[in-house]
Amino acid sequence: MNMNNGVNTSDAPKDFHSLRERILERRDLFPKRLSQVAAFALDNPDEMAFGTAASIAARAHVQPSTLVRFAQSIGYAGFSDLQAVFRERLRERPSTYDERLQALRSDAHRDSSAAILGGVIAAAQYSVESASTAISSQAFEKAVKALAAAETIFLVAQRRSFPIASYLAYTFGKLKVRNQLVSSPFGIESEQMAFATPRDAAIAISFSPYAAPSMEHARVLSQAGVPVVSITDSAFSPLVPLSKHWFEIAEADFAGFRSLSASIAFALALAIAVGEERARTK
Amino acid sequence: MNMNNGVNTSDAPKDFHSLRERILERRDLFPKRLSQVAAFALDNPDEMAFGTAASIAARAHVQPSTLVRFAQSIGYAGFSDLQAVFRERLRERPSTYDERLQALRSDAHRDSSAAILGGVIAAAQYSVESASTAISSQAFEKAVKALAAAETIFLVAQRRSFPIASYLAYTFGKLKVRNQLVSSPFGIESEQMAFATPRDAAIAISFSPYAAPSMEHARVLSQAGVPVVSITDSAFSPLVPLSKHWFEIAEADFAGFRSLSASIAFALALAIAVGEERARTK
DNA sequence: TAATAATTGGAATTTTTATTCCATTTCCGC
DNA sequence: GCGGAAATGGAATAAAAATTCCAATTATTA
Repeated sequence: MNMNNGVNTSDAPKDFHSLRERILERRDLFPKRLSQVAAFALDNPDEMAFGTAASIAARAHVQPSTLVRFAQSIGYAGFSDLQAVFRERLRERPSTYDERLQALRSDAHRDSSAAILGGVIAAAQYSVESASTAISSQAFEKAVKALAAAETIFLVAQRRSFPIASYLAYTFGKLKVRNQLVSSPFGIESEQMAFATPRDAAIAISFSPYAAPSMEHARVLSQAGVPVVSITDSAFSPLVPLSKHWFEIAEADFAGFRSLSASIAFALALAIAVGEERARTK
Repeated sequence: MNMNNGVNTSDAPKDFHSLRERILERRDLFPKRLSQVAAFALDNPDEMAFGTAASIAARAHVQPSTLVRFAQSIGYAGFSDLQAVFRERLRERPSTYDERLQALRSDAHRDSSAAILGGVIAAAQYSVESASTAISSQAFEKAVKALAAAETIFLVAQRRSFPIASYLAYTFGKLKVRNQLVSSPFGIESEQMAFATPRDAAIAISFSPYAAPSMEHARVLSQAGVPVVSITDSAFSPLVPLSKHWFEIAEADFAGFRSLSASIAFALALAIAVGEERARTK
């Protein structure tokens, strides 16, 4: 590949995303060593940002001059300009959710679908990050012990929370933890719950606006002496007074839509931990 | 302040956190220009990481040599060593998933439930972050347009992917987008799909190991001329050849369990974008 | 207020780092 | 397998950056 292979300096990508796409679309046009650099660059963007030409070259098993050629083949004047893009990427990473949404709004792709994708993903990232700090390990451990001791775990959820319950049902199933999804197309939920005893346990999931049937199911189980572990979005949730253990998961919203990313991660952790606890104590 | 004011090179802080504390506890001992540098450094850590001695000095209104003196007064050999700490900070920020798991394993809470929670959440964070860079905006826009043009959107998913489909069904419902979850306790999936025409569309979701019924449903729809949008985990997924549009979502795993956090965020974005596109074009 | 020590500015120097250039190798069409 | 073009390695060179050093300034103390 010639240094001036239809590429002039003016069209060098200015931001990381377009650089990435540029590299990907030329993936097969690069000669051997340049492909090597391309792969290394996309796999180790941090290294590209911080390393020196020599250190990066060594780690990518090429010569420093190859890095310069690579940069030039994309349209940059030299390696330094290429590296600047990788540095910008780290610099621009806006820390807070608000800043990121702000950035999306001011962007060129105003009301494009891409903006929605970016916004929802930013909200999800923010939610998961919040969850990582908000949940108390002690509370989690206690809830896990309670659930691990149960004979059958009843799963209560409707509407928006239902995907989480179905995911729990699937995961518990794989872990051989007996469970019962309290939900049926036949309206036999009451009959399903009639088998519950205080030696069982329940996981109830509900977010505002709290679905009436979920509340009703949680109340029935709670009154039957079944310990209830709740996943909800506020300390004032009507689930809280019915619960022995409860967790608040605050999902960020985008344009009024709340993601489930943090809740579903939490649910998975809960299921795995219960499975582990069973394996350990049995 | 003397260059060797009770400070020797060996006790220079190795990580950003202790550097920060060191600077704060000496806040009042620094002479004028060095205080200036201290304040600038803590206020602009990114600048400290990326800038050159000259550029940082200019922005902090001091001489480059002052930066070197500042670094030495804290115990570093020179400015470069100080800067290395600021760079490490950025490098470690979204510390890679592997490192984080490593940290969890070596932690005090070995095989406690809290470690599982931390690990799963780390995996979720990593997955969502990957998704934010991996998905092409153009592909997303195209898929949205295709789905927005459909009369009915068929949703195909089984087992682990089912929660995503049920979430899509719920969200599309709220957005008044007609949809049909191809799944039934009565085994009438074929009959459900019999109504599909090329003016409809489908979303198929399947991750390795690809559930046979999902593949079969996707095949039937595809052969009926229904445009299929797939969400899967590899370019080699059997869904890909059946799809008009496809997206690869790489979920990180923890102890062999894959989260759904990124997929569910993507699904939500897709649903909202389709709703928006409809609102715009109708 | 004079003497001394600490601090600072800025140019000179050294070190590090990127880039260029050219000889050698590899690839490709014939 | 031959000839030319493209690609590569690596040393030589240029550029950039950090560091040092010393004179000038500013604080400190008697």
